Amino acid sequence: MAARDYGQYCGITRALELVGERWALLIVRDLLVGPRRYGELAAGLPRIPSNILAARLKELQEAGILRRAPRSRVIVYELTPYGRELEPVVLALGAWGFKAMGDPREEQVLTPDALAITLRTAFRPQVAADLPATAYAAHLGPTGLLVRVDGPSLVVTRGDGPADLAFAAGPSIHRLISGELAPGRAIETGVVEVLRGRGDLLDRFATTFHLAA
Amino acid sequence: MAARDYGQYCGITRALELVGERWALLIVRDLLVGPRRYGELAAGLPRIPSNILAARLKELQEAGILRRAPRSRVIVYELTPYGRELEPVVLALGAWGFKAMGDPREEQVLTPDALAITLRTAFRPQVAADLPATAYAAHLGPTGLLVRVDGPSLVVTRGDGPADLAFAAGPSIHRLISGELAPGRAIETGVVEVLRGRGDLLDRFATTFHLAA
DNA sequence: CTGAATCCGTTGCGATACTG
DNA sequence: CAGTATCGCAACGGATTCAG
Repeated sequence: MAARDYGQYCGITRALELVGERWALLIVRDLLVGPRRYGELAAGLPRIPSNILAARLKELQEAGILRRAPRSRVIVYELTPYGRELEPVVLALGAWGFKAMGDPREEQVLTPDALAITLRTAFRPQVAADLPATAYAAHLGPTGLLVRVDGPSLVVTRGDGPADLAFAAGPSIHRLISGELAPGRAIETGVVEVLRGRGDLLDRFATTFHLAA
Repeated sequence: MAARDYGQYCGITRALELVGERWALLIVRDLLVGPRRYGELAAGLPRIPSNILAARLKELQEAGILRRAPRSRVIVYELTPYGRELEPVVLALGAWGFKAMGDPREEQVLTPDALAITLRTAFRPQVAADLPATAYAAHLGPTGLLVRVDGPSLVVTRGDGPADLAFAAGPSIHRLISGELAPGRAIETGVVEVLRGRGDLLDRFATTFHLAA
């Protein structure tokens, strides 16, 4: 089957048998943002060996967590409904690990899909509900993330589009979300570079997305 | 350090670096129920090699997730505050994996600590709030679990004690919690054996602890 | 050019034996 | 009882090659 089993009749062991192998939950993490092609997954997981990626995709498919879907000539991988139910697991892991991230090291990358999930983790619906609807465009190197907040609802997708504030950032955005770095200081120090729109909206961004470190 | 890293600056990768190794989260699972000695952990994880248990304990300790604590001459392992913050992760995994458990196989065991966490996962505080305070004693083979429900609060510990209902059960209790098996049928078919107290309270138990499959 | 399969060196795991 | 030591094996990591 999928993996070596633990010999216990328990939900946690079952879950770990299905998604406990190395890299598996990171594939799920990226697919939670949207369907991805093989190459997109490989790009979002720069250090995964291609044989491992292929093996995981096969295992996750057999476990009913994702499926291969043809999309106008090309194959994309997308989560099944059961796979999407892993979102609380991934968000809980992200919230817990957020506190142990420390400072970014030189060799560490921040991928768009990882940031998308971090934003979902850090999103405070009850805070956002009292703020005006806002669209942010966050750029990480070449790729962009479109972040739409409307009342208590959040949608994060890849790509660009009309936004009230467009900014470029890197791994240090972690310190903005943790509250370690004030929005004003983030712009001054170049951690966040305002590309278009109202830079003062970064304040609202930091209020909307917050996770204690 | 603890483990091979993923090369990403992301909360989820960080979490998986700390607790993503095989067996690690199962050690955390058991310690969430209470402090445990080395031998108790080994007994609760029948298939873990002793060298792996020793290695994981060392890694989890270095990661600040657990600590060795002397308790009147013997050493016990207990979670640190940061380790206890893994509870949402473990419960979310348990809830997700619960749906994929299927029927118990011959070689699969149900340990007291695993059941304790399953009960925490399946606990419905808002339902329990409207029911009288109740103490259950659940026996799995030799060891017992004391389950105290008082309004919306739940405490599950090892051991025996005064209970409104004491019963013996095995892995098939899964079908009671999932609602697949009605409490009356569970007693009739011997899946649950009433040892002491009011057997009709099993109804309340099944209402209090419920997780869809 | 994307989506893998193959080969092979390395590492972590599993089983058992052993020690303070 | 609480670990440590050893060894075979399976999984992982990296590079290369192959197929649609």
